[in-house]
Amino acid sequence: MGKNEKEIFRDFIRSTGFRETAQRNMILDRFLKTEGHVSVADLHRILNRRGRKVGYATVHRTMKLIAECDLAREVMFDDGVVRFEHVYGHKHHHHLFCTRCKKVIEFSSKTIDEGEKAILKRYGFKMESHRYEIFGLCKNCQKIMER
Amino acid sequence: MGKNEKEIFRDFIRSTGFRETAQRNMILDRFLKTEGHVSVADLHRILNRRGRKVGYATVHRTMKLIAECDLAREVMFDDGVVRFEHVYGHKHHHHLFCTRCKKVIEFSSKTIDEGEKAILKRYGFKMESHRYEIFGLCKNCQKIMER
DNA sequence: CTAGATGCAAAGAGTTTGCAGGCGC
DNA sequence: GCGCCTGCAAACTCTTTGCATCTAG
Repeated sequence: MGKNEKEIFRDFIRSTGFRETAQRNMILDRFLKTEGHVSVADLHRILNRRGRKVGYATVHRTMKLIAECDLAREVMFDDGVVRFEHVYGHKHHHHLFCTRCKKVIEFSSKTIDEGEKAILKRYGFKMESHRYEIFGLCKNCQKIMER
Repeated sequence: MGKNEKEIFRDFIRSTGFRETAQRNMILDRFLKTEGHVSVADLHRILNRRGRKVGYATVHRTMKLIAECDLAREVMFDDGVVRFEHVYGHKHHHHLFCTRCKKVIEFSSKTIDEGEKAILKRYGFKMESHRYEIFGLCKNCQKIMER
């Protein structure tokens, strides 16, 4: 599984005349090992904490490449920070975002997809991408707040 | 209609011990006259173009106040710029965002609302707010791209 | 060898804040 | 007159770029 994603990246790199480097591999490796949504700063911190010396700019540029070959997607929540989420092997989904514990729950819904299709038709709109984010309290945090 | 919003703002200002000033009134006035989604920079530009000399910081701080008394809501699209949209007297809605001409179309859908309700129930999630944004090409821009 | 990659530092772009001088109340 | 408000400029935060140096191929 992890192997496939690395192959995709390697093929992408080669096909475009770019080069395979230790940094790029390290960054991809680490991204693949993360869960959820990471920012450039997150990844940069994680890598350097582990003794991998990689520049912030390199992480930034590499994540752009990883997004370009569809292994990651850029998402932006309300804080204005770009984060990357996994795409490969992940069904398309939307997000429930707990405002208290910051947990992100992914969801998808057939009903919503149908409603979306109807909207696109109504406005003659051609979708390129979309995002649906629900902010609020997760089950656990509701309990905590009730106390 | 416009009068009510001004009253709400005035009451809010007074109730908090803040002060009513020419700038604050000008900024609220202009915001109420705009359509769609405006950033602080937009409003600042519009006001100064009309000979109203208001500082950027004042626009910023006043819009925060206007949002605080629920006359506006902050929204952030993928470009990372905070924009304010009208809340008062507006039905809740979501957005179609044309990536070419930057037009924003508001929509709402009963089907989507139902799907959402089901999701909230499934995860036991208590919603505080939500946003649904679809990015792509509007009808008009599709035609232009086809040429 | 040589074009592309890296890492630093600096530039951008937007948002937010500190503070001296102004002004509601 | 007191204390909040304003406007400027500067500080911040995060993203993006220029460039000298390094390196994969």
